[in-house]
Amino acid sequence: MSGALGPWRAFLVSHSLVIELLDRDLRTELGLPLTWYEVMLHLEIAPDGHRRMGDLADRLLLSRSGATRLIDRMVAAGLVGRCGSPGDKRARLASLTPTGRELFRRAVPLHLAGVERHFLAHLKPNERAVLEEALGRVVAAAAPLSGRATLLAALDELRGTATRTPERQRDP
Amino acid sequence: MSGALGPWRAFLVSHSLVIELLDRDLRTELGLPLTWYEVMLHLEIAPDGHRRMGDLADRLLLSRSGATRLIDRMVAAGLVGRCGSPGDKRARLASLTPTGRELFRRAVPLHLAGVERHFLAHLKPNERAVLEEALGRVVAAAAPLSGRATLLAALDELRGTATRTPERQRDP
DNA sequence: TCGGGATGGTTGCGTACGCAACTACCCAAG
DNA sequence: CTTGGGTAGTTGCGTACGCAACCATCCCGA
Repeated sequence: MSGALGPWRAFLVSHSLVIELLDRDLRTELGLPLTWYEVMLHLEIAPDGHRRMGDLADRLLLSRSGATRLIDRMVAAGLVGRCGSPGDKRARLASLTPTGRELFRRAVPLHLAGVERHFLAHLKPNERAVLEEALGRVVAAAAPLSGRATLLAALDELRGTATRTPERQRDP
Repeated sequence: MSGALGPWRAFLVSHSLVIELLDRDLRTELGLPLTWYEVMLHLEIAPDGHRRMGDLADRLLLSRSGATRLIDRMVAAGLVGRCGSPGDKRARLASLTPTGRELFRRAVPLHLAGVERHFLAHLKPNERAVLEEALGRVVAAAAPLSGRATLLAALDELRGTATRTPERQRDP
């Protein structure tokens, strides 16, 4: 029972504050909730531009019902389309509409600037490395307990991606 | 536009996972949501055992209305009492009931063990220091933009506290 | 002492999420 | 086949939160 909760409290509070700021920025500039940005990111970096609902839920750290209704809203807003999967008739594939892709294209630089300004700018290079590695271990330990199958693989896919809008699309 | 989002993604995912685990532990053991634990913590470490609603909202990183209704639920559960402030008739003071204090006393070791197991255990000593300092800078930069007056002071109060249940109460 | 702006808190309303139950579908064993 | 257990997704229901409007109180300046 070591008593040094300092790192933990800093972790808690910084997360809450930064998320709040990023969401506010994206909303006021583009009317876009941070959650929606995350969805678009995971759809955009998908090899074929679409993902199954459960896959999305895992990557977004959401329940399946949560993912369903989140996508519902984005479909209603015209940003996402949803169609059945050819192979598995149970699965449904979500993908960005042209409108959604265009909005995402505009959102990326804004969001990256926000992450830079509100988070990364305050970390020295070696601190960034420490955070990535140490928190990576935390994730590796927690992920199995969380029953999310594809989570660790999903993180790897995000390693170098999302730093610029990928124009290239794997030939479909 | 530096492109290294690795630390940021690790930060996001680790937070979500660890919070989920801590909440699950506390719920299954004591039927206690993590949010309620946070409330009790901030009430317990208050100099006179009570806090004004707005003060609580700032410390919990909640909106005023959110704090009001959170306390509503805890009052209904018999864990918190709420009474008017002698000095300022607008203010209301929330404080733990004996039941609440007893439940908190049982929750503390559980929660601390959880933080240790799911978070701190994966950080080397020097990494803990880096996290606390670097994320502390993030908080210091974000707090003013967030319109929460007493936040930074509140964090300082938590620096060494909460490592054990404080039996001692400042003479009231 | 008497406005009038600021502050503290609660309430109406809308949004967002999780759990459990349900339907539809897949697949393997017999 | 066909039958049964497992999987993918959605829906009903309850919970939790933020914003804006609101009332009560405080406090400062004329």
